[in-house]
Amino acid sequence: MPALKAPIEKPRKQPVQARSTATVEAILEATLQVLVAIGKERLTTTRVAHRAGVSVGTLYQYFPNKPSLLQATLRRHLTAVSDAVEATCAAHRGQPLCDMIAAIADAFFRAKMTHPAISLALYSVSSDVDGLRIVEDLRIRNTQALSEALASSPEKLNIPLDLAAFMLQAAMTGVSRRLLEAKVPTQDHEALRTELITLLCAYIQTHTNA
Amino acid sequence: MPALKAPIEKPRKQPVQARSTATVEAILEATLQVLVAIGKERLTTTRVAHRAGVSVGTLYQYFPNKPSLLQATLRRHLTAVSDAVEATCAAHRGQPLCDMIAAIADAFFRAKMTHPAISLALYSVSSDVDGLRIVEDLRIRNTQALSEALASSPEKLNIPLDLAAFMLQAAMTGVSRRLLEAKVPTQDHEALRTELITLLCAYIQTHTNA
DNA sequence: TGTTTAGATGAAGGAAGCTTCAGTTTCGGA
DNA sequence: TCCGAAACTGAAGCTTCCTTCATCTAAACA
Repeated sequence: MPALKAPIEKPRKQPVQARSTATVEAILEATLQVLVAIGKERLTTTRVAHRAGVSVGTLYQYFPNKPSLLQATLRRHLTAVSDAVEATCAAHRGQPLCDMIAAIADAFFRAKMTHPAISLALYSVSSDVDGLRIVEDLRIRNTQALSEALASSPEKLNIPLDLAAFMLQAAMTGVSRRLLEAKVPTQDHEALRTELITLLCAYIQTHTNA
Repeated sequence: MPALKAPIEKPRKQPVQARSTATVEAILEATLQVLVAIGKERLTTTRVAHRAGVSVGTLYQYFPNKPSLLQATLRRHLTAVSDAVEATCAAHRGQPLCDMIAAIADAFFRAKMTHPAISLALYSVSSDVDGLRIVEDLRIRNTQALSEALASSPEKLNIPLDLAAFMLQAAMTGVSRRLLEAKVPTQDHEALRTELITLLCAYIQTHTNA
């Protein structure tokens, strides 16, 4: 990985025709595949292009450099996770806290665990200085949505909502990440998902005024 | 970062004289400093050597390649954190669960948060394929110690101890990592540390047979 | 059908930085 | 004091791979 002084996302050609839209899509998909297959360290732009069935030159028409390619791939994946969580937050407004949290944790867990290898491979990308920015942006939006969901519940919390949201999200990501990094077999995921919900609900209930 | 096919830790010269022991120490320290200052992407072996006040050649007498250097640095730091946690586990055997957990969380938190920049910088190293091995090794040992501590308490849990230990550790690392990555100001750490303990105790108490 | 624009190609330039090794200096013991 | 071993040096070789650009092909449109 080269260093990055200049802004990462220099403007490049935007896909106009259907053909090029498909190309961009193929490149992003190929990036993910190569990442999962051989890891960030051995991922080269040539390899990605080859896998996508295009030439390197084509790749560089849509992505100004290698980091921007990885960034875009990361953003695409995280946005999907984020959207799933936000949708669930919106769908469960006004419900009892525990039900709401269970649903949200469930959505998050599902989004992360459906393709463990992908989530795992992307961790190495998100640790980059530039990757962190994306991660943080989305997490902030997510915490926000979670906060609002908590506010909509009839039960009231005796701590700031954003603090509660922060803790809940930190716990969720902590558990899922540990699960992935420890390569816990899929059959055990269900038990851990349940435990996660227990954990979150236990926490939130200690902050509920009876 | 170059790819790594061969085993990472090829044997190299072991320090014999006091002089070289100091050199190795200086190199590891320099690695950490460079890492914090400019990040993994821009860290070069030459730069590290220069910062350590030695030549590159010297560096390569003790570390077979760049990844092994980063690995050693990571291991050194994580071992310290791990040791702190294990010592606390041992010191609080037989105590009530909540006291024990509070002490452990405290030790972990303190170890991680004393030098936020260092912990943060090392995350990028630990995401490497080879870094993950170290992280996992230590976490397993840690979970083990935590498990045993839980077992020593007079209060009994109604779930497997290793499951509880897994969850506790996942939550701890999740919260502290989020704290660091979100660059939460130091003055807010205390409040979050308290919340973390609340979270952990709430969880463990739902699994305590009254 | 001819022209213009979008899209694609891939060999080659070039920069970066890891690693080596032949030579030099320092240390410790006899 | 002297010698062998340990430690240190740093210029340069070498590899890897990112990125460009001159050129070619396909599509849209009049």
